[in-house]
Amino acid sequence: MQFLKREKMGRPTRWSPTPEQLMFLEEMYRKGLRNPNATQIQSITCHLSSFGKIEGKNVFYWFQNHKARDRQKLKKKLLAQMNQQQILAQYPIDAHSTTTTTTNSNNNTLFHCPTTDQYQICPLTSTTALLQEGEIKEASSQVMTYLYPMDLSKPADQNMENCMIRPYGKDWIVMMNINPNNLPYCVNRPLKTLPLFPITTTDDLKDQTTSSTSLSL
Amino acid sequence: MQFLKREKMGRPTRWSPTPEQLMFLEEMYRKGLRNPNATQIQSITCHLSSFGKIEGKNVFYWFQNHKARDRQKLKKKLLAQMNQQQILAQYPIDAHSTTTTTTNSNNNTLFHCPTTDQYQICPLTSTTALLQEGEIKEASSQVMTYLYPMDLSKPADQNMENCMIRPYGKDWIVMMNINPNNLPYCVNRPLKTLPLFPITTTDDLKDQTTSSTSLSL
DNA sequence: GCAAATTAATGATTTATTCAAG
DNA sequence: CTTGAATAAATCATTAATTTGC
Repeated sequence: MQFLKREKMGRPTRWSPTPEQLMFLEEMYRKGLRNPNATQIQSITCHLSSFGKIEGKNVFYWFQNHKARDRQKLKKKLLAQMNQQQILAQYPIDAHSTTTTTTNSNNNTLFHCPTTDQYQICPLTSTTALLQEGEIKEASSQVMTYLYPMDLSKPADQNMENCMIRPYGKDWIVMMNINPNNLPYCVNRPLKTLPLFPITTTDDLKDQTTSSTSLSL
Repeated sequence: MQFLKREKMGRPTRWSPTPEQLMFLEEMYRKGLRNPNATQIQSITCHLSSFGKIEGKNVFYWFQNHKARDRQKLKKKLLAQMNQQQILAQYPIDAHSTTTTTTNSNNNTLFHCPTTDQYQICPLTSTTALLQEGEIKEASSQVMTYLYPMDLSKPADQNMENCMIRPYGKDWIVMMNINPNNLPYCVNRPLKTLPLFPITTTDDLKDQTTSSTSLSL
């Protein structure tokens, strides 16, 4: 009954994550997941389907969008800092993989490394410089903490032992819906893929939460 | 045996279209297909699988890339023309959907309309002007012919009558490969989806071929 | 309070850019 | 050098927040 309201006469509506789904996705993201492969998407989808209707593409899009908007928010913030006052950073630049740079009036440049997906604030001319003390340093280091969430770099196979489906690179096949109204609800039963992503939070992770939270003030 | 050479010890190699596959894809493209939906991709994939290994994503990527590179080739050519001599065009501009413009030293501007995916050469200041005679006009009209291939706007359902799978908007589900080595060969049998895209060429279409061919010289 | 009207978030597509196989 | 593959950026479109006038 309540579903009918949402669907509005059979027309497809866009997916809207339930609080549980959102919480789980954000947990995955916070742990460092950025570009989930097909297997991971499938597992996540199956898991989250027990909380409500969801498709693989929803998970896929969620990570795409979340990463992109996280990044643009962060970049905006860093640029604002740079424009507010002079920051001298000490982070070396990976010349090979750096592509996008933005320079402000103080000759500070915001580098973006696409391979590691990290930002680096650097003065334009010198490659090494002193790091300024005080508030800016704190904020800056917080940012850096946030920018290196890492982990999850372990091959997906490690976590997928008890999954029926063997991971195989990033191979996808694109399929259409067979059953329009009742999508990949994943049989609506508790799945054995459920424990693949333990949500146990370590102290280390808690710290990251704190920094990222204080950053977003 | 010959497959083993291609696969090089089980490692996946990238898809390479067979001449038949390529011909068919180009035919579809020439007829105006640009963003095939899931159903269309599936049909095309099934059809082409009788000529060799192919996946839905291959078809998907092929159209993405072909459109993009076709466009950039065309744009490059048009810009070169504009820079070579002055062109006065008479095509009105859709102010709402126009986004990208490129202007040369002669104050001619190349507009790109993303919704209709068309290019328009226009002088910067005046909205209407005389169309110059001669070679440029010919080339220009050829381009325009090429840019309005149209058709295919009929709803996909029309062509999908005898297809087992009902089209449903643009809904996708993203699946992973279960069987890495033997992908969606689509059962390797002649399929009834085969006649969905008749390759019968009308005189009208032949004309388009001529213009686009002469354009790409 | 409450619903119409705006605005902000964010899900979904498309396009551009980049990487790398052949 | 061409082009298949993958990712990132830009854009479109719908939903949720919120503002506003009554």
